[in-house]
Amino acid sequence: MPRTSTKAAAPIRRLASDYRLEEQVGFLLRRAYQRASSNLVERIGSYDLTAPQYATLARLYERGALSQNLLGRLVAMEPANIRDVVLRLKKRRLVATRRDPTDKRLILIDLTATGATLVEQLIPIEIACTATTLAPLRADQRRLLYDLLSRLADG
Amino acid sequence: MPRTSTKAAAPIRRLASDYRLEEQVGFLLRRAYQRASSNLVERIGSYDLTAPQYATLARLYERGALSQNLLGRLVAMEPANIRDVVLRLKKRRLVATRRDPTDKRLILIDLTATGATLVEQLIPIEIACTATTLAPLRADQRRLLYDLLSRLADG
DNA sequence: CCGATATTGTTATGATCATAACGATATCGA
DNA sequence: TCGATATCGTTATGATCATAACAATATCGG
Repeated sequence: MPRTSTKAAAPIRRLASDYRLEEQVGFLLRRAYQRASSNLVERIGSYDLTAPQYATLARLYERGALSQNLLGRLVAMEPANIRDVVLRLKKRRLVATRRDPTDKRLILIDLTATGATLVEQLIPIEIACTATTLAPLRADQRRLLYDLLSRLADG
Repeated sequence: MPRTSTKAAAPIRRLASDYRLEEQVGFLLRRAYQRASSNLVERIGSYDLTAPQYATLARLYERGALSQNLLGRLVAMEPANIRDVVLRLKKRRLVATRRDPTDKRLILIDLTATGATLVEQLIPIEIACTATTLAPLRADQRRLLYDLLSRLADG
């Protein structure tokens, strides 16, 4: 096995040598999300679903039919993004779309029977997956994390 | 102004009606990262840099020349991803590449003088940006968040 | 020394993401 | 009523992301 390349760089003097990327919360958040997302894909990947796709299905399951735009806001996706996700789910017959008769701008999205059945299979898997992601924390720390993250997410 | 579409769906009975997407930590992490990332782009967007690009430059600033692969691991990016980021930074002459003479597999990446100067301008901006992201939290809560996120990120 | 194994980097594919510009539709206000 | 304004969805562009397959190179073990 070749050695892992940890070739030390020449010690260059830097003006802000006490700066550490690890202390930037955005970097930490990105890595923690990577971990959570890969945990999920590991478990539901056999269904060929990604985390955003699962979130979309779960939201529809919670709320019933929604306009594409509102659905996007409820899963934190821009109009251009939720559009693509809906197209993929629609291609697989997990959701169905129809025009809103009273507001011709809207496209209403809802789960198909197939989609609803799938979500019901996935929900317990996702709950177990969340437990895996949170495994390094105690119960009280998990509650605390939820509170802190919610406040960051909502600004 | 047209009303915001909050058209209530027909109240459909769901098997797991107590499930809430908000309680899934991956969803929270994704939204929190979105916030942090958009805070950063808001401040450094005028430099035409994204958060991953900034992280890459900052890491090189901290560590000096690194192989492309190791650089990728240190910014949590897959080989295929760090490659593209390096290409964009190289095109803008913010980094330079050269072959490692002793290991012909490696591509060594380092900041150019221009890149180093840019990082030195960006670091204080990024620190201020982190403060903005963390504004909803008290100092003790910020320390706690770092500890909890680090443990999640490292598994 | 030399074949098995590991690492590095590339290519290809497909899914997120954000942003800006745009037409169609809906609502508001004078 | 009707023009100004807002919302919805689409299109286009470009940057992340993950994964798998692959060639080139390096290292290890016998």
